[in-house]
Amino acid sequence: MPNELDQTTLDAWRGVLFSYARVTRRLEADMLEQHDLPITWFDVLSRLSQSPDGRLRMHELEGVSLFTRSGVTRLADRLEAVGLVRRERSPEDRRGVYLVITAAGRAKIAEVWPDHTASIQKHFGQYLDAGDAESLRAATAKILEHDEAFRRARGDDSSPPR
Amino acid sequence: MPNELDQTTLDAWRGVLFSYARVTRRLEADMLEQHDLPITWFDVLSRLSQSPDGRLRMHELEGVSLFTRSGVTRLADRLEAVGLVRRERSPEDRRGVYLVITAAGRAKIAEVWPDHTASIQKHFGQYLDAGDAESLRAATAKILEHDEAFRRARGDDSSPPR
DNA sequence: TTGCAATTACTGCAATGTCAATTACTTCTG
DNA sequence: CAGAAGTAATTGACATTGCAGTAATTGCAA
Repeated sequence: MPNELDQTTLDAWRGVLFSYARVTRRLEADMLEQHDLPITWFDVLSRLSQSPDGRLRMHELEGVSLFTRSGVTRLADRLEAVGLVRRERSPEDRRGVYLVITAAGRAKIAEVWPDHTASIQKHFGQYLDAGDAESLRAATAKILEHDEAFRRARGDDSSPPR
Repeated sequence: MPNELDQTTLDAWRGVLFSYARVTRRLEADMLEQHDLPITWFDVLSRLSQSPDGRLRMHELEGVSLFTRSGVTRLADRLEAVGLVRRERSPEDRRGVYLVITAAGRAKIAEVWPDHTASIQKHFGQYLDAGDAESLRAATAKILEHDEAFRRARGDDSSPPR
């Protein structure tokens, strides 16, 4: 049963909130400057590149992304317009659509990845020792453990793209 | 010096990213449903309510919020339009503006606060033990320690409004 | 099997937030 | 003290995203 919210937990939440906000802003700025790529595009591309056959249904993408369904639709439109992904109708469900990463998309991810990891280190990892990082990993995992959509979609997102 | 990004740190970052996304979405949904208040409004109001005299300059608010300067301006417009805050010209710098919480604003915060803390417990705290919470607090504090704007603006945001 | 509810993806519209430019004022420099 | 440079806040133009509604398809229930 959920007990009362204590001060430490509240501080922890505010810490997550602000860390997210500050770090994300910097990661996005770096990526835009270095590669002219919005971080939302990167997120979708890296997800796709790590899925079997480089493809995912729209609703699966919704589950693992930070967007709503319609947000994913628009994002897909933009990525498709510049040839980084393409849509394919699903054979098994005619309502469905697969979003598939193209060769250009894979090339883009490969190009961006090293700089992105460097940014994460620079704006985030740099300040943490091994114990901090492990604690963060473990604690956030407990929270996401209870997220249905996230659990269903769990495919490891944290290894470099192939 | 920044060394290489290791796997654990990368997982930690993704954990923060997704925890933020999932939890925030739920907190916002709760607040909108229970009190018809966007969480961005709540953030501004709670900041103001905890500042001396319930007032903050626009750029101070920018420092502690998740928005850019112009974003804060627009948010202030909306809050002012419904009477939750008001603007006052700064006597010491005639370019400056204070955003001041009104009685209605304080009433709103007082009304929302208990449900909001309950939401944080429900979507976040519930899943953490005391050690997890403390680790999260400490690790995120290290990151924010290095954020100039955040350090300058450091006023404890984590106690209930008066 | 037929009809109803649920699901998939998309679209129009409105809200929100950013960027770059602008106005007003202050501070620094010589 | 004059002028240049910097700072505070706002605004217009624009991009992005969510919400609510829609069309097509599937699956379930009687």
